[in-house]
Amino acid sequence: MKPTIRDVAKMAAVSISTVSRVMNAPESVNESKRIRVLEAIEKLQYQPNSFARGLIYNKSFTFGLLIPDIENVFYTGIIRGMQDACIKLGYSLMICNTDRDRHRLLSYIDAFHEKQVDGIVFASDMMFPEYYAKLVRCKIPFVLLSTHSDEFEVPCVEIDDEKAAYDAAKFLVELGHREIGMIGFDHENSISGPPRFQGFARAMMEAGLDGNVKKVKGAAHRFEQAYQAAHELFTEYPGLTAVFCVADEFAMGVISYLKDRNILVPGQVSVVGFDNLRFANMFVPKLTTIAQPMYDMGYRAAEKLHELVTTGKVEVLREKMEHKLIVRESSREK
Amino acid sequence: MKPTIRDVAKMAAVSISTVSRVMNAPESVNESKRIRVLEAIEKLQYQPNSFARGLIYNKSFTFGLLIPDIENVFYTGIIRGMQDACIKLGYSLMICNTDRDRHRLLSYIDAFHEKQVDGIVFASDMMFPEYYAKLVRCKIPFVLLSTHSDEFEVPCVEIDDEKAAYDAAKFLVELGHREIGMIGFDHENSISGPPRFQGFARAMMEAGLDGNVKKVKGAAHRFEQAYQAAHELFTEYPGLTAVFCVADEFAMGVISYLKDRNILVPGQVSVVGFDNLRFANMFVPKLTTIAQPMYDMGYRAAEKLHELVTTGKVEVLREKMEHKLIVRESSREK
DNA sequence: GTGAAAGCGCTAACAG
DNA sequence: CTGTTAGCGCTTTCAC
Repeated sequence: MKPTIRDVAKMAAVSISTVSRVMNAPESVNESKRIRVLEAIEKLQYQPNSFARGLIYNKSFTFGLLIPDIENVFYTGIIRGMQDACIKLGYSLMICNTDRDRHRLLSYIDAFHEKQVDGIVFASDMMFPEYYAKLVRCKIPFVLLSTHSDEFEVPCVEIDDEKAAYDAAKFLVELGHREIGMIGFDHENSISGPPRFQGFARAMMEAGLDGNVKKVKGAAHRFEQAYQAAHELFTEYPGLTAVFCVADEFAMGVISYLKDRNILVPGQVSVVGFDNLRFANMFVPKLTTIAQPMYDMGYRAAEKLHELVTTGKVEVLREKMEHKLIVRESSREK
Repeated sequence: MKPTIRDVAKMAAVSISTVSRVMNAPESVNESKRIRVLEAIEKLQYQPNSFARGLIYNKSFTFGLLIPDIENVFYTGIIRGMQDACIKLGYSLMICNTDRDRHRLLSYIDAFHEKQVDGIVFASDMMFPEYYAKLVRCKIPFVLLSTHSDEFEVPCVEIDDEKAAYDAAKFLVELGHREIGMIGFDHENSISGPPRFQGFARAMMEAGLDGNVKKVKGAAHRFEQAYQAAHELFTEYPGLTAVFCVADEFAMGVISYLKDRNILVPGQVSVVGFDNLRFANMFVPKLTTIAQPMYDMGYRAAEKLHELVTTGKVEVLREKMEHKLIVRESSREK
């Protein structure tokens, strides 16, 4: 059986209140007693029971994180940043992978509620009214990560998706490409999908390439679907010399497809990705891509959540992080 | 303020014990009352306070998972399996990423102790005596995942590393290769490193290729180091026609290096990886590799931990999972 | 300074 | 079946 505060008190021959004070306000305890208590704690390897503490403070010093796909390295970068921030803030982190399943997400919120997490970072796609309502009913503070809500006033940290996509598409234009296509996110359930398409479209129209705006196919998150989307895109528009992809994994799918068709990248077709995953730099060819500061986004989200939890509000509601175009091997002048 | 059992009791006009019974032994409560209670629970969005429960049961229904590198997709597969098992078992999961840092690992154990996790899955490299001692002092049950301990009697689930490496190396021999090298794990801090080397060596000796046993370079977990190791390996042994890598990420590093040297894979050199990460199938060329059942390993580890936690012991101490050679594009007959 | 005692929200005897 | 009550381990008044 684990030692309790009573065991410590007995060993140090003091009352339990004194032991408690040694832990929470040491200066208010007579030195000799304090030393005796400390020794007893050490000898017994005493650890205060966090259940008892939690009961009193009604705080768990734990944050929850909801992510859609833990096998996506994008979220993995976020986790590292968030975990580091949590350590700094004295919080634990509970990570839950929803696998994009509505039921699962809802039941994780229940679990968070039951475990009394102090706040949640929601990085799981769309903030559907159903989720929002549940979070609000549970009275758990939360911030959005890499997504936002148009309907509700929820703090969030994300990048400027429209501008980032614009930068990527414009880069392709400046390389001299005229026939440019795009692999985007399937429309439903995507919050970053529309602005990234907008950015792409804006760059095309500015360059007088209005015809490209329709050369867009959607894919649902994974390599295989992007491979298939590339097939549709190039079947319909065989003249394309460049493709903008809204995810590095999509870029890999496109490049794989082109490889299977014996089309050279970047020799015949340039491909630009999005995210700058660790693998972007390991792929053959190395991916030109828009880098998102995953680590920093996770870190900031935790800080923001902490701000929200401790002060009840946040300084800035929607926080924008910087993206950056990284030029590697998958793109080339036309 | 969150509703308590008292609020529910009041709204349903019953005593708190009745509410408690509805939650823990519903059949022992009169149906009409039960329905009233259930309605009150629903209306108030009542969630029992897990601190109070924890105080009584002295259980948190939470498992901890210690992993060395969350950006490694290998661990990510494990997480999915473990999380699914935890859901089935009614447990929550607390994932901590040690980044292979001793201090961090130790402080995570403290956090687990304080949060009263019921058990820990340790997937973080070597089980050093220091870690073992700490876990034992905290009296937290634990199982090892994808590693084991020769010194201590600790339950574990892993694959047969020696046999898996043997299979990979033998496959290369059967393809007709005679000049075969290997990229292994750096010796220190690696538990799967030695057996995988043994397996490689056994396959070589059986084939009368004893000379290859020394054609081995070590790398420390990541792509860049494998790239560098490939450089050393091929500088020293330019005649190699095949390389066995103990990780898919290493295989990618090797292939990248060969690409930069204009050496074709699998045209001139065959490369076999290990793990069968999601990316093995996305790489160009797709990787021939030894598949580890990541998901199942995570799942089994959670079940095993549950067995240990609930019964105090495990049926089989060291559980072996099946590996499988998967032939794709990165290997070819000599 | 220090101890006694009242809870935090819940479960589990124990009566009725 | 159902309500009353005694704690689980800790913090925090409140007296002394």
